[in-house]
Amino acid sequence: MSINPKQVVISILETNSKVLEVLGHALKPFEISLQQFNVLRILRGQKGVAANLSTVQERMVNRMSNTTRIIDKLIDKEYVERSICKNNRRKIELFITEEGLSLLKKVDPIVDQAEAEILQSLKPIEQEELFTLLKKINI
Amino acid sequence: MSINPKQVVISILETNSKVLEVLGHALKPFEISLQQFNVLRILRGQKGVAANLSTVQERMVNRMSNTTRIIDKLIDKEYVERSICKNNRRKIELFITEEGLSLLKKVDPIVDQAEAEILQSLKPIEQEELFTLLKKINI
DNA sequence: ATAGTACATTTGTACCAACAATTGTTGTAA
DNA sequence: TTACAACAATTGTTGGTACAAATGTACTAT
Repeated sequence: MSINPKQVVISILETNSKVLEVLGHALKPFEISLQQFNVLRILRGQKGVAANLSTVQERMVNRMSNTTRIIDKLIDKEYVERSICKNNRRKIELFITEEGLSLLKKVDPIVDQAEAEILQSLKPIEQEELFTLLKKINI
Repeated sequence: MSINPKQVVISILETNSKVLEVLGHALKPFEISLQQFNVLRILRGQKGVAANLSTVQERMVNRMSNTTRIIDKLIDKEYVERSICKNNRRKIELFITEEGLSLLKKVDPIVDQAEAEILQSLKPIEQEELFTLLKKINI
């Protein structure tokens, strides 16, 4: 019997649900959300170069309008520092702190393991196939 | 070059993002959220039989604790009716109204089209492959 | 220099998600 | 009968998502 688009779309939503659940569970002990974790990783990727809000937003999986508030949370926790750009006062400069880096060092292997766990039922070749198919959807 | 789990997981999140965007956009003109739409479809699936909260929750893609509040919204819009079960006063009985049914009749084809649009870059055989792979992840 | 426009971020509002605590109901056991 | 556990739904709280409006800054043309 053939598959209709509705079933495929629902299975995408279900898979996403599972991903969020497993990753959320992995991050829970560190009291950090997936979005906050992603922002931290983006800032680490800057390797010391300041990032501004737009840069961070562009690289986030989910574009959103309130990256400001996520970063507020990270600043509260002292994982991120924010200052105003000297050359262009409209921009802000974001840096990950030492605390932020050391948090990531602890979290990374746990997240890696969670990601592997999510895909455990797929052979490497199947993971590649899945990746290829999803890329086509995302253009 | 080989794919690592992280890339696959990110592509799942991206795909989900796209699905939510396209479906949300399709539902926008009807001023109804995807979750509200799903609850309506579940109630229609009951074919007149009363549903209680737990039944609805079980069938939702995302389990959650505030189905109550989503249903509140649907009741405000007069798409759903709620009453207390006579046999067991702890339970509530949920029904979709005529307005709810006629809304679904309008929305269904638009959502079908949106779902087809999401998968347009995949051939039918690829859609089946994707479905099979995702099912393995969801066990 | 000034007005107008575009840019970068922040804030306001409304809704959804997750978790815990609470309320009210039913059934059961002392 | 009363106390207690289990159940079903609701409410409170915190955090994330999406959209629109507002704020402050920089640039451009006149």
